[in-house]
Amino acid sequence: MREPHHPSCAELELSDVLHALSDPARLEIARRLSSAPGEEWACSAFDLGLSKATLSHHFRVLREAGVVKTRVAGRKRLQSLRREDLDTCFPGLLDAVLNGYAGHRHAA
Amino acid sequence: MREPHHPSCAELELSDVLHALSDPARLEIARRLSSAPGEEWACSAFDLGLSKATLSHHFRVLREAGVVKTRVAGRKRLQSLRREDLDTCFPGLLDAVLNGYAGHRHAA
DNA sequence: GCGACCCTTCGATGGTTCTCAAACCGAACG
DNA sequence: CGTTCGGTTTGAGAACCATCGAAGGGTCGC
Repeated sequence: MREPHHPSCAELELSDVLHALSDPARLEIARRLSSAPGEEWACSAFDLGLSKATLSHHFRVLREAGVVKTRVAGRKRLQSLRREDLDTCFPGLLDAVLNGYAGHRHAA
Repeated sequence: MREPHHPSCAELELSDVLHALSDPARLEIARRLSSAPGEEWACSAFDLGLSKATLSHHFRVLREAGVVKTRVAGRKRLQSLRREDLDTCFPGLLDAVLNGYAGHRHAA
């Protein structure tokens, strides 16, 4: 299967990134991806209590916002954080978001 | 008129803050508020090409997310950024968002 | 009081989003 | 080949959101 489209650095929009991360499920995905830098995760590795269709939707939102890179490997899609690109375009944003979340997790 | 409700620091949710800032109009409001720290702006000072009903809606979203404080002064509502609270709860977030925006403004 | 002023709320509308089950599709495995 | 395995796409429903005009509600100036 063809690689899905990824926006270039210059195409990244702050609004899109913020919107992508404003959903709790997607925030959690980003948080997990960031916990193992450089590593790649299959979609099925995320057990968030959502159907695979919904999960696929969230990954698309993250990908189109430029938060996540999807690599096709056999019949799997391997996801990784686009940390360098994000740090370049929006310095400090990712750290602030991931820190804020970890240190500010409510019982919910 | 009664002061509107403002969430306490402990009640701030990262998702809500990100969602509030993910709308271009609200991002612009936050950007303008940050440009004059400590100052207070009347709602009517924001000419974004939106109706006052819409503007009022955006201010409510920002207020309920904890981004903005609304003070009633006579027949005006004076808005200010809750920078200290945000910096305490989500260190670096506001700076990253506002920097990212200023340094990443597309012709649009 | 009366109007002007500033903003909020209401009601409506059109668009977007989240969610799922079902169908689909390419890759791998037998 | 046929099947299974990972994900995507589609179709649909419910919920949410941005937006506006119109109506409402305090407050100030006269």
